[in-house]
Formats: sequence, C-alpha cells, structure tokens
Amino acid sequence: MSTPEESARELLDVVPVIMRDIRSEMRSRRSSDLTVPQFRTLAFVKRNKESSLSDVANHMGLTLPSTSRLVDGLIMHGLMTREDHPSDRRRIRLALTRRGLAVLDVSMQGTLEHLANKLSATGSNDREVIMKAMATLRSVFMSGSRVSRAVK
Amino acid sequence: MSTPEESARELLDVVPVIMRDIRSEMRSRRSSDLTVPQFRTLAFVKRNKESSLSDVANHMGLTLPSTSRLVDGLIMHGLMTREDHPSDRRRIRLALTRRGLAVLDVSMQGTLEHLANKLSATGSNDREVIMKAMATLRSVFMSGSRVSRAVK
DNA sequence: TATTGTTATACTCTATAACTATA
DNA sequence: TATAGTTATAGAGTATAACAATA
Repeated sequence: MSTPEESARELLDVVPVIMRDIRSEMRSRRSSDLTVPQFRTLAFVKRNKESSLSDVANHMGLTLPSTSRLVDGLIMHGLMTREDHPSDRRRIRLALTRRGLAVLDVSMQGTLEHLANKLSATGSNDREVIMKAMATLRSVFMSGSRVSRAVK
Repeated sequence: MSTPEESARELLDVVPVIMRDIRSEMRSRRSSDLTVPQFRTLAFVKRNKESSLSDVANHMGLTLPSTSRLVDGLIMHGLMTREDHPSDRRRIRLALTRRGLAVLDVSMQGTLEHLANKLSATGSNDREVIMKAMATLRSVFMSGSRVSRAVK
C-alpha cells in the first residue's frame, strides 16, 4: 500500500539523478556530444518525417521560440535541414541530414550501452519491475502531452 | 525476462518526459519558481547543515565553477547565505535563509502535490511497482556518485 | 483574424581555463 | 604543492514580448 504522495517523493528524489547521468553520458565525447533536447529532437524528427516546428515544439513541451533556437543549433551543426512546405508556406519541413542520422545513432547506441551496463548490475526481476514501472509512468506523464498554454 | 538493453531503452524514453514535467511544475509560479538544480541545492543544504561548496558540487555532480554560479544565484535571490568557515579559511559554509527555507517548502509541497495528483490516476499496485523500481534505480544511479573527474 | 515561425532580450545551466588565497 | 573557491568566457536551454508572413 503506497500512496500517491510516497510515490511522488520517490520520483522527485530519483528521477533527477537518472537524468543527470543520461545527460552527462550524452554530452561526453564517446556518445557524440549532444544535449538531451538535441537528442530528443533528432529522434523525434527521425521518427516523424518532415515534421513542422510546431510538431517538435508540441512533442518537446517547449514554446515555439525555444524550439526555433534549438533547431537553429542543430542546423548550424549540420545535423538537420529546414525547407519550405510546398502547400502551406508558413510552415517548414524538418529533416535529418545524413550526418544527423549518424550522430543520432552513435549517441543512441552509446547512451543505451552506458545505461544497459549500469542496469546489468541488477537482477532480471528488478528489470522486470522497472519495465512495468516505466510503462505506468509513460501513460501517466505522456497522456495529455499538453503544451500548458500560457495563461495570458 | 527483460534485458538490460530493453530497460535502458525504456529509461531513455520515459525519464526525460517525467523530468520535463517536474521542471515545468517547479518553474511555475504556483511552486515558487525554482529551477531543478536550485531546488536540489536548497534541499541538499537543508539536509546537510553548513555544507561547503565542494559538498554541494559533489552531491550535484557538477564542477566547482558551475556550483559557484548556482550558489551565486541563490544568494542573489536571498535564499542562501555564504559565510567563512572558522577553522579553514579556504572554505565556505552555506546555509538557507528563512526565506530560502520557505521557498523550498512551497516548491516541495507544490511539486509533490502535482506529482501525487498525477499518480493518483494509477492503481495502488502500480504505485507499489514504481516504489520498487525507484529503489532499484536509486541504488544503480546513486552508487558511485562519482564526479567523473576530467581526464586531462 | 488565427496560425506559423523568427528575432530580441534576458536568465539559467554547465563546462574549461586561468586565477587567488589558504593549508 | 594541493585544496577550496572565484572569475572569465562561451555555448546551450528556456521563457516572454514583439514582429513578419501566410492562410
């Protein structure tokens, strides 16, 4: 019998620590030096071909200006391209460059290996529990996916 | 039977999303507008009276300059104080101001309520699983707590 | 008028390099 | 010389406000 409050406390305690580990692994040279938002953006655009800026912003939970900056950086690094949308000229179409794809893959692989390596210290039962917990948390935190519109 | 690789993938997928939720709640006015690193710093110094800068840096996994900046901001906002250490004059002693304590409490309460609210959509079993998963993850990611010293 | 996106501005996070002061 | 901390500098994340262009 664990209350929502207890679980909340655990999340608040543990999640930032995992996050810091993921972040520092991604920013290390061996995983190609991406920030977490950059990584997530690349991964999203890889999955969702020709996304618009709004698509990315919505997925990331960021404002349009923030997302525009983020994409600027990726383009400057030659990891992404921004083209006009043929039918609606307000929009842009984002895509990964070959290099962006490669960098994403290296980063993904490196980070997964790093995490898997740490997780291999746990038992198969523990990992089963982690899988279940993540499934629950995914549904809790991804449902809504709201952009928490500014209240004005 | 879940492999370390599968669990790694789940973590990489879900953890950043939870993190973003926590961050945006903390930065909202209703939870007193702290960043996550600021929150964690205040919480650490509250727990560890008269910490030195190095103590904080070590706990946070940050370099000394980064930590110095972070603390600067908290002091400028009147949430913390920095005093000389009586016996070793290279060191500093950090402490929360009354206001820092209050802001931390409000932020903590607000964030916990926000998370608990979301988690209350889950079953008691699910939360039990989350608690277990967090316990495992805590041991995996907190052991070492290493500052990954620059290789230079 | 509503939607899509960019620019301007301002903080914060974080790192490396170079430095000061104390032990 | 080694340790504790700060300052300088720089790139990235993020927001709000103001704007331009298209629908």
